[in-house]
Amino acid sequence: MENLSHCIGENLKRLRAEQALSLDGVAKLSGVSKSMLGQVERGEVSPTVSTLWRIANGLKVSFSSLVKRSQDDPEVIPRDEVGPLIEDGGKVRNYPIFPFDAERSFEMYRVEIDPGGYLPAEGHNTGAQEFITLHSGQLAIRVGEAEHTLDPGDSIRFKADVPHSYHNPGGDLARMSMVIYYARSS
Amino acid sequence: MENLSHCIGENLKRLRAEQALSLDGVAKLSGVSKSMLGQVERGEVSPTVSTLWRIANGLKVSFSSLVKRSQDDPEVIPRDEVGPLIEDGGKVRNYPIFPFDAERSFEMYRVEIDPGGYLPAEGHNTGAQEFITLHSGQLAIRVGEAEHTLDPGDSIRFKADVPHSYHNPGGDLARMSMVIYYARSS
DNA sequence: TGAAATTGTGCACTATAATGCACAAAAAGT
DNA sequence: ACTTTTTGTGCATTATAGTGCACAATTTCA
Repeated sequence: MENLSHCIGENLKRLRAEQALSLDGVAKLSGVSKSMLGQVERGEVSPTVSTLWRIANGLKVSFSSLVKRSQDDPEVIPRDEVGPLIEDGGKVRNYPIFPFDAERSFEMYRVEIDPGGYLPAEGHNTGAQEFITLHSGQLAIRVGEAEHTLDPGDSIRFKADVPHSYHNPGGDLARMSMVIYYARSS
Repeated sequence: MENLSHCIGENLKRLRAEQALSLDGVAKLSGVSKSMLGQVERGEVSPTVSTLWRIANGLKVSFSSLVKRSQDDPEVIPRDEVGPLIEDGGKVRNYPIFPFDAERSFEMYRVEIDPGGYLPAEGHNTGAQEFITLHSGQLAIRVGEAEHTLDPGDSIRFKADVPHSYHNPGGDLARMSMVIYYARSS
């Protein structure tokens, strides 16, 4: 279940089927147009919370039942299905594989840094930690004052609640996995 | 906590305060513009689920923590704060006082019908029931084939999963409270 | 098997969510 | 007290959610 919109679409389609309703039927019950309902089901749009609320009311289901992601287990995320966040003019590409989830309270990225690429980062929440494994290329990580250099296969864990930065000093593409963990708050 | 947008605004404002962040800070963390965040906090807009999701990620909180309504208890809904759904060209005014909530699984309306006003209704979900108390005026309710006439102070309960209708045959305004209960599904 | 109703999709148009910049008020630093 | 930074709001513009109608495919019923 890739993105939220697509997930909502699946939920709506399922809930509608359970009540054996047509798009037209749901439209009359909820006051949301048939076209919009179709687009939501296909995951083509990101509905506003107000329309989502009207749909939930029309179907007499909870708001969260439309938003909740089915916890498929195991869950496979194909490489091509996740687009990168571009940094440093394209030299740094950040692929969010498992985005933040309040349940598990960490997020996982796949990061690529071209030779010479540089990415500074502000400190995260207090207590946050990062776990990085470098798979290929070279990586220099600065945390506060200290700098650490990683070779392929090396890993690092550090407290990420202070400013830090990533830099590829080598001549090859640097590829790594990064996990950011957020300390559970009150 | 009147409507959903206003409710989300309160949640965001509170969560932002807990982390001692400025609008600008949340904007940087979430990728949502400062202006939009301000409008969301003030309840001026109904954000899309995607922006709400980005905000939740930026703050590292769950999606539902932004949507959840604080269960104030007791909860007072002033008369003027709830606008009517207009039917039969204005002769029937339907005020949703306590909208549907999956938790309690019923909803409550205050309904006014002018003399001669008529409102047909399709059957609701199977197992649904209606509970009506007439406070003033006259009310004739047709359920399936049978018709029932109510005088001020009378109440009625009936299975509402079949087509039914409301009619004011008298010369005075008919005022009533209506509760619709939906049988809990699997 | 044809007519009539019902289903979901496509498209032009409208309403509004979302952005970026500028501004005024408050807070912090000198 | 004056400057400098940070705070939140207002406004013009852009992007997109949302609507209504029409269409094609399917289903229903005579």
